[in-house]
Amino acid sequence: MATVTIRDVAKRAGVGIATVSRVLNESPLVSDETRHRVLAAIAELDYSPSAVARRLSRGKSMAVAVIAPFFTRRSYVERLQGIENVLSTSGYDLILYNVETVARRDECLRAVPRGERLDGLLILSLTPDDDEVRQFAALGVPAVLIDAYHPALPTVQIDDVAGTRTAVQYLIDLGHRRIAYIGETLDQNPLKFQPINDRYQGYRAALDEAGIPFCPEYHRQGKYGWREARHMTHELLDLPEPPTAVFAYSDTMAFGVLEAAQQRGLDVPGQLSVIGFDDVEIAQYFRLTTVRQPLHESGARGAELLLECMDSDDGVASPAVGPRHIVQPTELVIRSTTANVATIDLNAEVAY
Amino acid sequence: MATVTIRDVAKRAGVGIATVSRVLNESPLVSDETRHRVLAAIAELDYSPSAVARRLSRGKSMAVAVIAPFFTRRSYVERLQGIENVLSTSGYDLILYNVETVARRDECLRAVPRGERLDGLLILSLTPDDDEVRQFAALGVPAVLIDAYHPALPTVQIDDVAGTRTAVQYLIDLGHRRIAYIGETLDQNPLKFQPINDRYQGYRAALDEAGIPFCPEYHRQGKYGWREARHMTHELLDLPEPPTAVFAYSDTMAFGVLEAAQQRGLDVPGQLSVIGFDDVEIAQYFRLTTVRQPLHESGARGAELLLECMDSDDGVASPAVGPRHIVQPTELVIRSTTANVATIDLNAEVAY
DNA sequence: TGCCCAATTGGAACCGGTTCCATGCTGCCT
DNA sequence: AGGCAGCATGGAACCGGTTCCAATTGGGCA
Repeated sequence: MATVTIRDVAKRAGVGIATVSRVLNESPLVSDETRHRVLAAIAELDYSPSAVARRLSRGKSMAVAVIAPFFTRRSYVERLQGIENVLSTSGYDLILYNVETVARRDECLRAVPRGERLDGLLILSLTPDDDEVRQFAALGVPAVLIDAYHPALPTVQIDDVAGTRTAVQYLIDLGHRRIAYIGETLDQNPLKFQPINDRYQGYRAALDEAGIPFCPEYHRQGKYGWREARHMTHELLDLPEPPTAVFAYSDTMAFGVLEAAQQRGLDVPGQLSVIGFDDVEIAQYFRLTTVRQPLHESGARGAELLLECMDSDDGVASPAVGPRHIVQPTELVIRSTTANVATIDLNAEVAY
Repeated sequence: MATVTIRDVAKRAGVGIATVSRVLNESPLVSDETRHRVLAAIAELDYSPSAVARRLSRGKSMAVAVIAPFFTRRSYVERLQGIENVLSTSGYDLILYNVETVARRDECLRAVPRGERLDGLLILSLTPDDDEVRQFAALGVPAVLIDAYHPALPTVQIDDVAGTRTAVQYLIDLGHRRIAYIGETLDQNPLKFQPINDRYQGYRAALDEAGIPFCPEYHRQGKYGWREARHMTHELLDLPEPPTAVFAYSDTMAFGVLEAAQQRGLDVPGQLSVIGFDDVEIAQYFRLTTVRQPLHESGARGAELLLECMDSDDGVASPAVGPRHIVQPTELVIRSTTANVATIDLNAEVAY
């Protein structure tokens, strides 16, 4: 119970505290004989050094904070896994901060890096403003952004515009002209997720390039979640001229689209094509055509980048080259929820 | 950049460091006038106290470690969310340790509580042995178990045996006699998850009670995951006398059962009844009949219990009453994957 | 044999807070 | 007017490590 300290060990081994410290830190400046005596004393006393004290005197805390919005969403869980995998082999602890509101976002971005309790910051999908970035620098805390961008910070991203454009382009190539977009609310995007804008832009761009006029009715936005997506899909299908294809902002929302189609006895992909985004693990189950982004790897790369920054003590990786901006590739994974537009799609026989 | 310390603030405000500390800790022993001067100095210098130093001198680290196996599985994510919700309002940091191997399990359970970097331990699904529990006590680190049991520690659990028995009982009541069990491997259960044994026992118990002989062929075990479950289901359906109902160890595995059925054009629940376990969020999507356990709440309750333990400085909640063992209720949620056993089930027409 | 250098080692300062204890001061009571 | 209580405050020790620096010792070389 009474905590045994380095001084107890020193006394027991009949050496000075500095020597014990050397043994603990595997300094070569200790004779074998002394080392063994110290190790014996450590074993006998069942001593383990206080990480806190070590942190204070070393000025390093051996911990990394991960700030993630809605970490329960599948895409974040997979990224988190990538981060954890890298961190767990590096000796750094992973401190998790979940963000679901703007207030909490501000609190995390401002308060968390203070107090020198962490050596690095990994931020998912949230974009710090210039003030906050300045503060990171002032505090000497290296930060890496995943799925977000800031010119002064290393980032790991994908090209959401291009990924979406490719997907919608594919639908167009299949002959679709009435293509809907179901996404998270664009207008009120309190946490300012960049993909919300970018994917919508990619959709518009693909339409433009093909000379297909944008139809506001086909653009639906609502809360994240399959239930909401299902609801929006029903609205879409109630239109006098319903779409023949739907691009969904995320796989999760695509599942809602699939369910709505099923509820109406619409054949997918015969009567409705559906594309998602992310390629989360269960997308394969649904045979969902989707835009794959390397979720797990984005987390891993981000964590690696951060480790680099923390090693180079200037706090910025790749000296004098400025922060690295990594753009990972996306890939259209074609499964079974997309097909050529039906030539005759009016005699939709209701199965149930 | 140069870190500003409490001494800088003291100098700036023209007071002693003790006074600054008092202001920081909202001690009433400071005059209003002095307090304001100090606060002004803090603001001017943009000072923020070092959490590490505070931890060292106070002996509290304001952090809780959460040790979770396979934290990416949906059931753990939901529990984690419950934990996070409670912890984030309490001022404690959440340090996440993911466990996927026995080696890592041992490392986490032994090394993590050392080093006084945390005030409490929340362990999911892993059962520490007596030595480890003794060490927690010796180190003065309160620990709470979620989805696991140890007599000396507070625990939050469900009754897996009863939950499963109720589910299988329900299948029996529907007239099923050929009831299969698809689960995680019983024999090699390296992390010793208790539900793996308990749910199987519940299955056997329900069979016994109804006087239905256990058929080893109907008991399939394999790795966790819907792909593996799908495979096992196909084996089951290839039997000369295939089961008419399947109890799956988890919802995720139940999804694999559903897929196998779909691949064969078997109508669920017309020709095959399926029950899962957990009631993860997406189970509703599949209209899966399942045994609901309060995942989110189990995390929240566990975290609350831990906070109680940490407050009462003897490290054990509810003084002199011994550790609390909370058993949360399970509930059979009947949706659309279960039905009366088909009276004629041989002319299964293959749809595709 | 004497000297210098390298290898070991111990002491003490330091990291940045908290807190015990002593001190100065004011004000009230007798 | 003297004394004491009590508030407000500053100094210094302390938490448990790391690390600089000085000291001791032994061996090699001139």
